[in-house]
Amino acid sequence: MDDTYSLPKAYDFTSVEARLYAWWNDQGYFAPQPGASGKPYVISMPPPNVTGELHLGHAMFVAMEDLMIRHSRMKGVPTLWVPGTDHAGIATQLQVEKDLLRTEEVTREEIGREAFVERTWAWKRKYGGIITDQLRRLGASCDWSRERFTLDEGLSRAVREAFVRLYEKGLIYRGTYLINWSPGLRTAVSDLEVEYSEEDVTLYYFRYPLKGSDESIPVATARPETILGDTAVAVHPEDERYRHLVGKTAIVPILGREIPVIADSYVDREFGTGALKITPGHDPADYEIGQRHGLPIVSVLHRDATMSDEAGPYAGLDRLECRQRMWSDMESAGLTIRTEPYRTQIPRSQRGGEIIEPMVSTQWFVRMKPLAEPALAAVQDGRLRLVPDRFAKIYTNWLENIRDWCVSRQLWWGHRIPAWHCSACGEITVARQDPDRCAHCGNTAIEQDPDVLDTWFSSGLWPFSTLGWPDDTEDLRTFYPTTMMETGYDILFFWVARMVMMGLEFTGKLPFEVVYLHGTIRDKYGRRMSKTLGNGIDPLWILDGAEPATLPEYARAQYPDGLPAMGTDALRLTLLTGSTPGKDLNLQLEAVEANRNFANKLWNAGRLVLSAVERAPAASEPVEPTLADQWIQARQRALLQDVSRLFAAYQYGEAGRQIYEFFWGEYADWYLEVAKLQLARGGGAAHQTARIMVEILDTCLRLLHPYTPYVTEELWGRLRDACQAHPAAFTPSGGWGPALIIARWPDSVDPAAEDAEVMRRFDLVREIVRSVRNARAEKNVAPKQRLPATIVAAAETAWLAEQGETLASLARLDPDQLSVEDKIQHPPVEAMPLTVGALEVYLGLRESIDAGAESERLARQLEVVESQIERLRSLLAGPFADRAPAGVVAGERQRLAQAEEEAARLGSQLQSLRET
RNA sequence: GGGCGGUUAGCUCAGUUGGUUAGAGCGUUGCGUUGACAUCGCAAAGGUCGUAGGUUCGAGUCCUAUACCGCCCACCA
Repeated sequence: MDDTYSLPKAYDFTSVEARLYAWWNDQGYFAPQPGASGKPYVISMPPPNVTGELHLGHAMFVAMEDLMIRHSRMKGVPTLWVPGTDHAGIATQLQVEKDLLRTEEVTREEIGREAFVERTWAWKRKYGGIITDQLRRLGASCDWSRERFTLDEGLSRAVREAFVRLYEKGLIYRGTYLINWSPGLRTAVSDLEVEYSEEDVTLYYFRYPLKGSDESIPVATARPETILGDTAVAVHPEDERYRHLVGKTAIVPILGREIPVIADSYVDREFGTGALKITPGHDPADYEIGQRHGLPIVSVLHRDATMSDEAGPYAGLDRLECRQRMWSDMESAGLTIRTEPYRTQIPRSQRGGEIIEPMVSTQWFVRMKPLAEPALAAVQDGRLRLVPDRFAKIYTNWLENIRDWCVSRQLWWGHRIPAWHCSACGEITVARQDPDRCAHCGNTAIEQDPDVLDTWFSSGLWPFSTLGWPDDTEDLRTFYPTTMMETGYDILFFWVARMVMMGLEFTGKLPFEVVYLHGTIRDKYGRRMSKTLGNGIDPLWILDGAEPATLPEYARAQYPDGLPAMGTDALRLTLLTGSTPGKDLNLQLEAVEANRNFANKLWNAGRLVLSAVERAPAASEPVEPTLADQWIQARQRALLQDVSRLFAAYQYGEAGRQIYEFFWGEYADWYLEVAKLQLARGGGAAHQTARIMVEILDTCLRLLHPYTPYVTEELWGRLRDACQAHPAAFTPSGGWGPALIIARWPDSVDPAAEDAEVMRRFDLVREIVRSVRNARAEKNVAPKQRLPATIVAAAETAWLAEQGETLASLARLDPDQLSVEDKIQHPPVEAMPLTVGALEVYLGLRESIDAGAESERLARQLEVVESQIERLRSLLAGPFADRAPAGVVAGERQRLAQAEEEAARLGSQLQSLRET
């Protein structure tokens, strides 16, 4: 064996990834395969925003979905993954506005709507491709010929169709209500886009003066500026303190406006002063009370959150400044009581974090209850499955309490609402085609509503709009409904629930069968990755490496010389095997390194197998499979069963970990080591060994392909070529083909009858080897030194005698001084006795044994075994024996027998040691 | 206020239906460079599975309570 290996010693992913991706794509493997038949497997990719920043969340969904897609494709099922991008209204508009301000120092208002939208399209054309290129780098095997963008003509048509249908059904309405207003963005946002953060504020206590009375009502508020918009003071109807005041008139401080004192049982008598000021124009609870009592609404805020004319002397001030001024003016007027620190929930914008102001405004809404009901039923009766299923409860809870969805946004970037206002009759015309006159009065003085739709409105149509809906296209008929919706649990309400509702409404079908929710990727300390924290890890750093300066503090401490490039496979394997469904993942860069090492291990095992194939003799006389051969095949059968079961249960991470362990811990560490010996025998033995090496490696590559597509494809091609070049044309049971990406997925097979016995025997071999290695390490025996040994094997002698060469090689024993006996008269002098289950191994050490130390070691071992015996005896003496299943009891009996035998051997070894 | 998740080795985490001695990666310790791989090999140390009860022949796994951490939902000013 002195010829050289043609492959480099280390796997170099940089020379592989781009080439293979382009090749797969060019070969058309990403599109549904022409030969495939059966029910298609389809995933709609969650469209990333065109804002173009790749983050680990993208890497996560690509890894998960590509795994599912590649697995399905290998199963021979027609498989389609539809990619695309989202226009992401607010996010993109903000980016372009910022860019505009920076480069040309103009605002969007200054350049006007048309120019701004054009500018945003240009921006999208320029940057929209970046994100898809990065998805390609992650190995996403999606069908790019079907790529879509939410503002495409086709999808825009779908949006308009959906809007019109809902409007015609009365499920979309326009109205004036209290909504969440984002003053900085100058747009309404939905309830979901508001996040509440607990903050320290001040609670202000003051007196509400009453008209024609010296009495006043004490009231507490966190927002004194809203006093200006009060239209009532409310008390609890049964509150003795205030009951007599109900029906009286209160005077709004500073403004002197007269408002009623009302009774409403919403008021909590225990809280604050037990009296509540009512500002229907700026507080959701007050709004509802106002509705109940028919109170007028006073809006004291402008759209930019400065005070309106209703604020009288404070008009034009910012609300926070107004708060201060107002309070000090009230102090001067003697109306204040006191202030105290207070902790409460402040509504903030999900995007940007500014304070959201509840305001009354005219907006478009989707009536949700009728849409929610069928979506709710689908999960409750099990037609739609959520993984992990605990999310079903969260989903249900949300849908049961759903409120109408404010879908209009005062933005420019997005789907313009297809509604036209007539200036003649004031009516609204909603139409699929742009109308040229009012549908009600025929007047041509109509103008389109300036608002655009919430980005999530178009996202809700994604699974079918991307396939051609509302047209009855071939794709829609073939690939809809889709199969799997894989996404982060953080957008369960934003996206998943809305797709379910819209899908049922517009297509009458559930848009997918299963929702698989993955977790959030966090830093190694479990913190959310964020720009402000500066703890984010860019996936591209992991793929390509990164200079120390670009890394966050904690990563730089760990990698002072910078992060090494580790490749796509390493990142994907980390994300896939490091996570369980629905759970957040704290990303450790060391884990990525470990997985890069795994790819390298694969590569090198591949090199060994390749060389074995290259050198394998052409077929000769048939040879019996060895114990190791049988063992690795038995183990593989067990693995295939487990993997099959785990995939069926969506336990992709656990499946990956098991394949990893099998490949490294069993195939590479044990089988390949034995295989080297068998290869050295030459002839039929070498031939057969090479064949089995190929068979198992081939299976591993297939199983691993969805996890680490690049290294597996690269190796598999080389393996195939080498095997086909061999005179015997080694062929794995799955057969060869043009590419691993379309090779057959290994099916689960039943274990053979003798598998259990084979595994037991080889496990015993491994135990013997480990014991000897352990003893050698303990005694500091030079690695090269071959030791004599006698194995006393009783019942196991017959088959174990055949393992001499294997044992000798793995445990570095001297094959010429190795014997396997069924019993022994006198233990060899100067031999170290080892007990391996029911076996004894006498290991000949050149140096004489330190009897004292040996006795101690044996005594310690004996102690462990004896305590085990004691435990087992009492267990078997108790009710266990007749209550537990027979098989389990028998197992424990056998264990006890073994332990007793082992104790006996240890005892006699101790005895003889003391005698010498 | 309601709901959910977590608590397992120094760190980050697995552990599928209850059943031998609870696993992995990283880290730690010792040994090792001739043929797959130092991105490696061999060996070792390290765990009362948050706490308290309960069910069971048997509990990391099921039930109840509880502590701490995190998340989601919710109109107490």
